Amino acid sequence: MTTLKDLSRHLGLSITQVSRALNGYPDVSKKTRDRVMEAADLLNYTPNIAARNLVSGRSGVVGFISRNLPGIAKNTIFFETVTGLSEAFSARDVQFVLHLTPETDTGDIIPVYDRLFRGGTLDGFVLVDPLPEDLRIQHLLTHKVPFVVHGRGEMEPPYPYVDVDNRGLAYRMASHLTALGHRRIALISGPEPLAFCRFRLAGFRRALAEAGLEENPAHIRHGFMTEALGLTATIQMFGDPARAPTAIVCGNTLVSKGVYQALGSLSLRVPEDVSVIAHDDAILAASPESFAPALTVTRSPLADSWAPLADTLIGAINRKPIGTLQKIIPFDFIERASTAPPPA
Amino acid sequence: MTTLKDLSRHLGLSITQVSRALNGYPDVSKKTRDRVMEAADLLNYTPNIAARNLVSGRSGVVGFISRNLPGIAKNTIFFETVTGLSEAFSARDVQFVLHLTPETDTGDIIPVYDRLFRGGTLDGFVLVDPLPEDLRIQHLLTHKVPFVVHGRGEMEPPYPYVDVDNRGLAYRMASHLTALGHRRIALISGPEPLAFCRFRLAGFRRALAEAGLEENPAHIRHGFMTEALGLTATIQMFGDPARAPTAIVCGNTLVSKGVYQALGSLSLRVPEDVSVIAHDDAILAASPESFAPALTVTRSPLADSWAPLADTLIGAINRKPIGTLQKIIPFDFIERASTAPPPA
DNA sequence: TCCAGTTACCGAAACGTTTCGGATTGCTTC
DNA sequence: GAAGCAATCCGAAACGTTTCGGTAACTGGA
Repeated sequence: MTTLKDLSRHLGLSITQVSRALNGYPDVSKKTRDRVMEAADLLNYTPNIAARNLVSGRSGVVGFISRNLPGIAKNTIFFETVTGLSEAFSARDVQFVLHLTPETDTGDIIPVYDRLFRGGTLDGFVLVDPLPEDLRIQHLLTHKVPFVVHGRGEMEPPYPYVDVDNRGLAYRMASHLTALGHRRIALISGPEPLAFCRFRLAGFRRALAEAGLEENPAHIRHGFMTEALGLTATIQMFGDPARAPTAIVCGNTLVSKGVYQALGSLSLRVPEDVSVIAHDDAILAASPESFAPALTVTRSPLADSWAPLADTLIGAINRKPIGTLQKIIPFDFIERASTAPPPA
Repeated sequence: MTTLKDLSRHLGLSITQVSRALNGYPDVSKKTRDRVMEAADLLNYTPNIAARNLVSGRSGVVGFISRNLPGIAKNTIFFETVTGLSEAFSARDVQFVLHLTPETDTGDIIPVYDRLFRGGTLDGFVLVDPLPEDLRIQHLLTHKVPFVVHGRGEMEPPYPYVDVDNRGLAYRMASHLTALGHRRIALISGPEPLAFCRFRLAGFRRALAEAGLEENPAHIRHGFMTEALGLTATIQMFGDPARAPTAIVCGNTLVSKGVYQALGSLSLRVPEDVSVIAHDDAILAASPESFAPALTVTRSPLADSWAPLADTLIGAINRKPIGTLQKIIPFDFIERASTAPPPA
């Protein structure tokens, strides 16, 4: 291992000046900078990061903490998140560690964050799936630990986050349907306590309210967004055909796949009898083009979040002002063949 | 952040003695050790790992490097590996970082290992899916970088590995069939260049040779171990019924699922017409009990490898002798209903 | 000639820990 | 009363980097 001392001896310069040359300080002449660079290259110099960490008080490592739940290996979204973040941080020369606690460990997860932050093992954290009042967020905020949240909880006090525009896309989907003349619109969304569902529900409600429509609780369903949810929810909503919806807003394309199946088995046509619209996060197997008829969607690839998340966390670690650390990922609206005016 | 200096001041002891008390050195009296522990607890002391790393020359971080290939999110085995290793290392207070290079980056992967090891970013690596002559292994060996391999390549010179007993289990499966009287036995295994397939093939061959059987190249198939492989390979092997096998050894249970399907569509019964046997790594959706008839298997859960892999890598980092760093995971043989003597 | 300003450089401290070599005490033993 | 020995303790160096506060040499203007 070559060190700065080796380089300085080899060049007849002080350690200080070599360090400053390598780090691009202005008070180094062009000539010596070139000499230093060349020598560093020749002697194969790599800065020792432990030493750098010691003086900077940073570790250059960020973490993602989760419990190792049984089904975790089948959770494609989780995996996509891990690989996406991993690649994004690698590209920024930050180490990304996945910290899984055993599923048998039923204790509180907050001490894990504490233990890893104190002593400087980790510089910050990525959190996903926040609850509206998330204890982890409360805790990290009060202890001034840098973090970034994928998706938002309640917003007071403000904290760093990156989120798809959940309120906006739900509003867009629902208002597209109201504009077509629908008056009974259903929503099949994700697990109720999660913040992103709250936001989507809020956007959905605003569109209904603006169109002067009453909300029907029987037409709102929450649950894990799978094909099965779409299928069972649809079947149930059409139990009483007189009160059944004429349009369905789906949390993702997988849900709408189940909806298509249910409608097919009820001999109802899309879009003549029922319009279907979904949000496409471009991550699941169910691609909206593959539907017959092709699915109208709002589109916002989850994969667009990884780079902003990495940048935001790095910003939070460097104590950038909060204003620069809150990002909303925009969405596209893509009208295809699954939406039409309601039957007469 | 409380430091050793704070503690020593608070206790009226030297930094040295506090450090030694905390680290369990023998030349500290019981009384002061207790006092130190209590104070450390009181002042919420956590050692600064950057400082510790600087003096120890370690980083406490190990890595797993892979290219972020398109299908990676659907690769359950990869994901199971990542989560399993992550949990195993977390439990040992070692940081585990997943390092994914962009799929667009087509360059050689070896410099990535170099860059991360030099400068002390990472202490060692976990490698999976070794080739028989693996360049990564060659390179890490010559540069004395600690690593552990899951599965083995060629064994000279020896290096640290953890592996299921591939040769043994293939031998066990095949010799079970020869003992039953089968004389035409097929093998449907994994990608040919991978080391584990070579070992399985060797075990398979030995069993055949011991039974005095000729090997039929048409009865040996390699490929990605999916249902589709089992299905197509079986259909092809039964193209000429006179030369068709009477028993099939499958690389995993997913393959045997395809084999069952093919045999069903050929109106052949298991085990009366054809015996089927597989290796069960207890990781895929296809559980051997769920087969009809239930599948005879050798069983060796992949999940049993994570803890030994972590221990072995940590041993390699601590320069333990090579003899303690090579582990073979044993397997069980579970006879169920899918194997019987060949038809008369 | 003197002074101020710029440019290029350097010494030393600091980050928090581990560890080497030695120092101090109190007790036994001859 | 000195020597030997174990039990405790401590000072200081070391790990490799960044950075603060300075110094020296040179420039140009008055």
